[in-house]
Amino acid sequence: MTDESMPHITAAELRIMKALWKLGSGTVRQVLEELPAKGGEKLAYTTVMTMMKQLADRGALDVDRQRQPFIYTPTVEQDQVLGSRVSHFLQSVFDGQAEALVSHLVEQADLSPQDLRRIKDKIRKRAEAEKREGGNS
Amino acid sequence: MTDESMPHITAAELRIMKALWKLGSGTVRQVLEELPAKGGEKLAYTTVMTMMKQLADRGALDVDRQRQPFIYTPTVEQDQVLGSRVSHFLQSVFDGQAEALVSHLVEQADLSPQDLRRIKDKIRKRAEAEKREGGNS
DNA sequence: GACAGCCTACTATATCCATAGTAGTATTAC
DNA sequence: GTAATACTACTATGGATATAGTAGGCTGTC
Repeated sequence: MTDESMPHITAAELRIMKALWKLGSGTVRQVLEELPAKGGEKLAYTTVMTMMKQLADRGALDVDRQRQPFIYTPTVEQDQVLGSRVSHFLQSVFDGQAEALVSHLVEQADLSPQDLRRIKDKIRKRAEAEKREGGNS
Repeated sequence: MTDESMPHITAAELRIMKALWKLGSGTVRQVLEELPAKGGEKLAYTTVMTMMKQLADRGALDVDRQRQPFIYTPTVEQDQVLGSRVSHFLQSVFDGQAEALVSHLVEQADLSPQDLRRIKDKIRKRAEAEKREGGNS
């Protein structure tokens, strides 16, 4: 799925999607139970249902109506959706300058020494891959 | 300014702020000229004015009304605002897992070999600083 | 086969966001 | 000092977002 054809997913909807990615698939009630109680306040059953229906309408979820209650399954992968969010954020806040964002995170974010090591590792792997490929991105 | 007292700034408002950070300070017209013409469409003068007034009302801009036209100056620093946006994004999309976001960027984003080197440099500096401080974040 | 409880479809609302128009005031140019 | 221009204050609008209520249908149990 290209970034263009990716259905737009809002912040509240993303919480639903995360629950479903974790569950694999599930009913409205299962998602409701799975949702982290933001600030102690639970959403109403119908609120979750409305959002799941909207996600299904836009193609982000698949609905099995053979079973009652309906069973919803994500049609988009978590990595793709998160990646799309990152792209948009990067564009709107850092004008697409990924280096600026990474630098900020490396300097300011909460990263353990272990995290830092893992990141260095990935940088090394990427640098090597690029060398092999003659610098193509 | 703590993250709590930071006025909320929307996506459209951020474009205004960026123009003003670049200018140092300026009038509505100067900001309008400075704004990148998104998709070829320029905003109306009054649109920019409305947004700047809202930003001023919320304390993100300081207004000098002695001069006509008014002169607006940011009261918050770019780093702080961008940092606050990063925090919120990190929380809402990656559940606060900075390492996941950095890894994604290192693997997927458009980063030149030079960028990668600069990032490695910052990681090294941070690791050293933490060692000196006995691992406190 | 009737009732209770769960579920869905449809509708409602309030808020925020992005954008802009109108009317009236200040300023400038002559 | 009057006409033209620029600027501000106030108001408007349409769409998106987040949340939820109501009414009616399905299901399973006695």
